[in-house]
Amino acid sequence: MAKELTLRSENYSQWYNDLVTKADLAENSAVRGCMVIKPYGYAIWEKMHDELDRMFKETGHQNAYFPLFIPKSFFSKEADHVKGFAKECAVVTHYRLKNNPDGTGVIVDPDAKLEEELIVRPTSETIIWSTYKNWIHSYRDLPLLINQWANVVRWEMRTRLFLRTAEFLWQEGHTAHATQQEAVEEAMRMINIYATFAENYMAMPVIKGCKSANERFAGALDTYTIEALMQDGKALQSGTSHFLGQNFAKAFDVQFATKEGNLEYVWATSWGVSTRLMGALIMAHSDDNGLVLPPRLAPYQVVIVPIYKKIEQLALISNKVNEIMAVLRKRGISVKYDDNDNKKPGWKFAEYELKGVPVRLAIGPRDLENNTIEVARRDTLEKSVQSMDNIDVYIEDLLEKIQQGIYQKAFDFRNKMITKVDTYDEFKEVLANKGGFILAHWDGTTETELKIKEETKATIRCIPFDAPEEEGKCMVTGKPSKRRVLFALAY
RNA sequence: CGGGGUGUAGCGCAGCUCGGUUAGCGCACCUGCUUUGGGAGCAGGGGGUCACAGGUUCGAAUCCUGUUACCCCGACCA
Repeated sequence: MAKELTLRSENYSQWYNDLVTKADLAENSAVRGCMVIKPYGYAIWEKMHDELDRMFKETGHQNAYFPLFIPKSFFSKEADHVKGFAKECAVVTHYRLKNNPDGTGVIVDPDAKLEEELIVRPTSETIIWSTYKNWIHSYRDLPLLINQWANVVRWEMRTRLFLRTAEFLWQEGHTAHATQQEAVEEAMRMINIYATFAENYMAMPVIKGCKSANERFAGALDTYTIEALMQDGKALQSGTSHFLGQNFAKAFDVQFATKEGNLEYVWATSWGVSTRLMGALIMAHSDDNGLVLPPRLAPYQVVIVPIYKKIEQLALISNKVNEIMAVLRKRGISVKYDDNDNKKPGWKFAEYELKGVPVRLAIGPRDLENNTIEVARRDTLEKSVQSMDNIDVYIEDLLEKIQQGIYQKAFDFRNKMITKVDTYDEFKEVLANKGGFILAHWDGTTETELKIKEETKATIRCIPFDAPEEEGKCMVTGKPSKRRVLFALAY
């Protein structure tokens, strides 16, 4: 019996099951917003990690690691930054436990109070910039291009699995440059890398653009973003890159001697993507049969299911399967052979569809006789019988077709869900009935942006880089506008 | 912190309105036989302080009071 899945956001959790589970840590509600990443989910994250890491290194970045704990005083140095994060910080106040005198478990030892509290990092700008002060003295030390893979904690009032968990894994790049231009170029380079990754690996089209002043990162002068559209018509911010100007250099007193012998503050960027990308991947492609994973990120690209009546037949099939696996692996295709005798073929078919494995091969006695194999692709659910000859070439080609097919489907959907509107009434109508991205004119003020948000819950996702200049009037105030900006309901 | 909802077996739930044998079902688990090209069938079996505390009653999963936990919707949020 097929599991009944319906493509609505509240049911996405049914697909999460193989990937993650909510933290179930006794009665402690303090960790309720955390998630446990299961092996299959972690394997997807590792794939993302590896590809991104390669792209970072190819553009000259290095990895490093900074402490989890940040002294409270570091946070008071950049005013906007602390304002943005103060309300969601976990704070360490003590360093020791002791037995409860009344014999019931343990208590926090009141004598072990820290002189200065430690903040569990919500992001690492402060501790990294306080370190950079010691690393940067001369123009010869620049640019400094460092990335960190880490976990961070943000004590959100309300969490959502994948999209806003209290603790999450991410990478955060923090770079320092001699000139403003270099820093802006770096921020732009990284948002382009994110966009390339989203489109080429996640098979998820994104729109690149600038955040409005209101949606900007705390402490940044400019925030670039990639915005993706989920199948329920809501937008998901999938990655951001920030031009930080000299704010952090000034706050942490990071100056360098120029060639000419002057002292100047360095220019900074930071950029990051998180396990939220896994949520994006799920919500962008899944269907009612479960996950649909793009071949380039699938933990295994091919699964082989043997079909047999007697255990002796399995041995014959396994011999053939070993041959197939060898040629597939020679081409760099990851393949899993599920010869578990405790599950029936039908069960396995449904299971691997739920897991989103791109290609399934089924092989039984009939195939051995005919030198054929059944090939099923996950994205279209099509099945066909192929000759065993050159099956590796066929599969390699098919995986590429699936990768493209998934992207094309998401791309067509996304384009269908972009609507241009000229009046506020039209805007509200589209928002209520169709959803998706809406391109409209806006007068550029935070005031109008907030009014729209309050009245419709829609926010400006970005001012697209490729938005053509055109004369227009703000749909709310009628004031002049030079280009359309991208609105949507967002996660 | 407001507004709703739910706590019954590992998971998902019914039973509660209107109290009454030994608390039930599906999945999962264990045993046996038959099965295996789309989530197998039959037979048997194990597993529950009905969230917690107090009260009403001859009798409480069921009614009353309190507590607690979780979920959803808001406020919050790169």
